[in-house]
Amino acid sequence: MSATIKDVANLAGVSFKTVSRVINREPSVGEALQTRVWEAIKTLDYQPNVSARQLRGSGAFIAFIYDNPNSHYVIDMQHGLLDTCQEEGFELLIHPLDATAPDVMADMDRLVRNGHIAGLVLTPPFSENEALVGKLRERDMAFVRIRSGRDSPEQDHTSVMVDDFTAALDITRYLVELGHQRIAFLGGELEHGSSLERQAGYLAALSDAGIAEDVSLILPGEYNFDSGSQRTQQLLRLERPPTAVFGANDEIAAGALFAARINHIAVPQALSIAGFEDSPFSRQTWPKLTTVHQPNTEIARAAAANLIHGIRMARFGKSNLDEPETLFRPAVVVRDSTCPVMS
Amino acid sequence: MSATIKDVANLAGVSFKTVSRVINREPSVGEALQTRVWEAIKTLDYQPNVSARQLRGSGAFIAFIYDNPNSHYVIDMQHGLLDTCQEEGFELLIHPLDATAPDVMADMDRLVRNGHIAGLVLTPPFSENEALVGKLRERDMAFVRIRSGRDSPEQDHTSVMVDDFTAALDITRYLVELGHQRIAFLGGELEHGSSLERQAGYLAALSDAGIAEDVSLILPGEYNFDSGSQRTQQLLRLERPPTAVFGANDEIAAGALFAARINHIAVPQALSIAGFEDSPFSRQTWPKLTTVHQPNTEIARAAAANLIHGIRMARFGKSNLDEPETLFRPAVVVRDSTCPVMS
DNA sequence: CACAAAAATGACAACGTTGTCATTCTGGGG
DNA sequence: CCCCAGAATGACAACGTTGTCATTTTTGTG
Repeated sequence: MSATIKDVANLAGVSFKTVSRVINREPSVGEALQTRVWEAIKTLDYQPNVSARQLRGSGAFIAFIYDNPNSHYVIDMQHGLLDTCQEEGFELLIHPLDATAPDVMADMDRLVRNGHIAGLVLTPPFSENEALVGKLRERDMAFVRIRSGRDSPEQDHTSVMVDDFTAALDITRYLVELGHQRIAFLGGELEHGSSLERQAGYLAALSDAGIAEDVSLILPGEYNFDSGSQRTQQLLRLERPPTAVFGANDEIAAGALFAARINHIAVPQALSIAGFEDSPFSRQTWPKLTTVHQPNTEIARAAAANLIHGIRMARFGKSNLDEPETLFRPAVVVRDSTCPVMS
Repeated sequence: MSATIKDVANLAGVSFKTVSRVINREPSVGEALQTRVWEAIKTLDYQPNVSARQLRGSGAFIAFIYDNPNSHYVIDMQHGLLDTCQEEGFELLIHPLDATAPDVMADMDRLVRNGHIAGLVLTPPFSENEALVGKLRERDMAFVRIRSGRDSPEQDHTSVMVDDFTAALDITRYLVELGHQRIAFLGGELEHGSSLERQAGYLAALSDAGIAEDVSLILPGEYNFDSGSQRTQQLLRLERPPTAVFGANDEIAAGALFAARINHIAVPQALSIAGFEDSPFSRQTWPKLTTVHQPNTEIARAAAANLIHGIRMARFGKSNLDEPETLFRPAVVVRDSTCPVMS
């Protein structure tokens, strides 16, 4: 069996409470003792029992809350969170939740009350639900939100922002530089901040280039393959169809690719298609998708670091973590689904 | 603060130990009491404290061990496990591990010794690592293996089998029925039992149909897109190329599709392509992939049920779970990437 | 109907840690 | 040299649950 705090205490010749103090870096332990205790800890390869600390103490679990059908997104996030949690001595609990269920709040409440959970990692749409965030604040629950935004409020570690606006601007600008004037935008669900930001970036790039906005080319919809495919078919029936399509995520873009294919439209020669996110499958389509790389694993790592930082600040007034990153800007990745306009 | 087991006991008018028994589905509680207790639990919205259970008990955590780059597979498994764990009152811990690391065993050891873990869910390649399984048996660690196999040893709840052999046989037979005689097989890693089984099924179907095995059409490789693509290019350079390709998973098949495309080979007219697994992206290729549907979420649910069944049998000598399913046979899903041979 | 065996229920300790408070040291001022 | 304040250390309860074993109730048998 694994060594306990008492084994360490015996070996160091002190009371187990003193060991507890050393582990928790409480200020009132003499230096000589500290050294003895750390040595004993090392000798026995002692690791504090998470559950026991949890029980009496204030929590060592972090819950990952999501409602997202995109496996790649979830897995990448999860792996990033797992990385940081493991380094910092927290355990990760996975909590997929139905964002549309009437009792989301109750569900969340139960989570918070129940398990001595130290903090929550919220992804969209939860991270954009202000009512929910308000409730969490009221309950003094630590959390971090991963969401869309252009900059991060100073000293606020409760949000990790992804600059969808600038990324969308960048990729749209890239299409403009290829000579495209009629560029369609296929958005995601309107409730998603990310879709709004991406659309805003798209519009900003057009406006920068002096291209007038054409409402027939801006179609709202859903973040999935079928929605992308249907809307692209609709675009292709237009009197003056677009020469480029920017899908607000890779699935939409893959749908666009599919629609072009069944309509015998050559991609990219007759229609350039760009995506957003750089999912693995953007490299497995034909042609391979030009897209914007969103570093989900790193974003998640940073989110966990921010959360843990916040938890430590609240508990001890200080944190041993460096100020973690809070703003990410996805970068354009050019592949084969885009080319200069031919006309 | 959240209700505790004692609050529930008071409300139901029983000892708190009885409530504990009810929560843990121990077999020896009278029906009347069970009902009373469940009602009280519901009334108070009681949630057991995970840490406390963990501390004293023999573990309420189940660890999901995997090393698999396929997000869809992992997520589907995870959701299935989560379902059953939640129903049965266990928490799921996610443990991606590097199967090729030299210290896998040590890693596993730490998990088992340290964390009061009740059981392990092993997916390939861990589930096929007999040395590891032996070690776990030695340590009396409960586990369930999800793996490839044609039937399940009777009364053994430590394996959930997926009948890759018969599924591969079915889909190969389907290709044969379409008139294909030259059918290539693109396998996965040789260490994976699933690849061997799928190849065996493929060979059995050929043999049933009286088609001679052609070694130039059977190419070992990896379970990924690039490997599928490269091998297909190789096949297309053959003097007598195949009229159909069976990829041992959907990624390989997607790679085959890609290779056909860049070589201007029409799919399915000039080349039929079949996959295996029915990942979401098999519906997002063009043409959509004919494949074999592997019900990963259900398999995972069954695996968790079997594991928990085993844990309860070991703890209490019986289990309230019905004998869970232990054998799954994936079924052919015909889509657009296959058609009768034209020649 | 008596009695044993089995099933159901309960009382209480124990898990490994942190919080609280008590006790023991140390050093400086009188 | 004594006393006291403050720092360092320790003893012990408490957290919410499950394991163990004792006790009560039910069931089955002759």
